[in-house]
Amino acid sequence: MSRSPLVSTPVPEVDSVDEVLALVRARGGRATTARRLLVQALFDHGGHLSAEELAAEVQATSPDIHVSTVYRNLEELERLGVVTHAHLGHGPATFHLATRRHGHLVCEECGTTIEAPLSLFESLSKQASAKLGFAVDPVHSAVMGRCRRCRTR
Amino acid sequence: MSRSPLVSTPVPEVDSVDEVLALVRARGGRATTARRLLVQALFDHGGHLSAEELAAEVQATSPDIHVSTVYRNLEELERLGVVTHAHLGHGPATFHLATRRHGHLVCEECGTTIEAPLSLFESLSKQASAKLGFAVDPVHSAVMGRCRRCRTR
DNA sequence: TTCGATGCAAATAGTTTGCATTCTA
DNA sequence: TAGAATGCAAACTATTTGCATCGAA
Repeated sequence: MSRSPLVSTPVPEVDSVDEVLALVRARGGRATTARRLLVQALFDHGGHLSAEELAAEVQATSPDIHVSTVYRNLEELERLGVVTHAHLGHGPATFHLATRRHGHLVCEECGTTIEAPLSLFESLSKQASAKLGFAVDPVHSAVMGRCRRCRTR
Repeated sequence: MSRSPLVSTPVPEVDSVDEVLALVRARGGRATTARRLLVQALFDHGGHLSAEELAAEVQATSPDIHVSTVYRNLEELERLGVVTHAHLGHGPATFHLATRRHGHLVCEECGTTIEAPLSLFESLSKQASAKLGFAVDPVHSAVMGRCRRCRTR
């Protein structure tokens, strides 16, 4: 039995801000205010926050933390495997904790993002792997379409 | 039997540059040099060309056709249903003729785009529709992952 | 000869980078 | 106090828009 592409990326077990910061320190990094607030924001809001929105969140407490700092920290947290981003069609990338693994369905009409359980991607993953040798990563993906409300409207 | 979301968008039957331009004229539009060259480029290269690349293509013949003109024309052709675009992760959007309907698999590592037959998306479409009321549009979607070469490398 | 289309420049959104300064460990 | 991280400004990429001019019908 081969390893499923659905579980190909091992995600560190982190359930709290402090655990993430411990991970950061273990790598030689430092626990700064910006870092702590960013991680807190990621824990507070489940997902689908853009860098800009996360910056706003963080700035509510610490007004002069810059967006570029948020970007740099998100990059770092992604390297640590704590954070994941997804590109959702037109708009900016969105970020969430890597533990909250799900796919993304994005409505072309109203822009709403729906979290999709990974099970929806199973058949696609199997076929893509078998026929094309391609290992699907549903977490980074955005599947466009039309949401229920916009369909019936 | 309900209408499948996979065939929800009717695509005009256009097999040549002139047919597209006729469509444009029928709508009160004009057959300009820029338009003709752009449509030609779309017919020549199957797909996955960004606006920038299409501009370069067109500029090989007519050097001072501007990118903004290409964007405006792509928008217009999309309104006519002749052209489709897809967002492929990080990079720019890519455009192709709407008759060439396919999904997109994008390698996160090397950036290669693979055309995927719509059949791969059938199970995902059915489940998304049944469970979430969401009509998947595989043509506009990019599914991220890892291609065969990068996996085995 | 009209009005749709173009060229150009400038605006915009999202993201990245260089550099001097600050602050954690 | 060394070096990691930050703030700020500026660069960069992809795309859109305003406006005067041009050209297809």
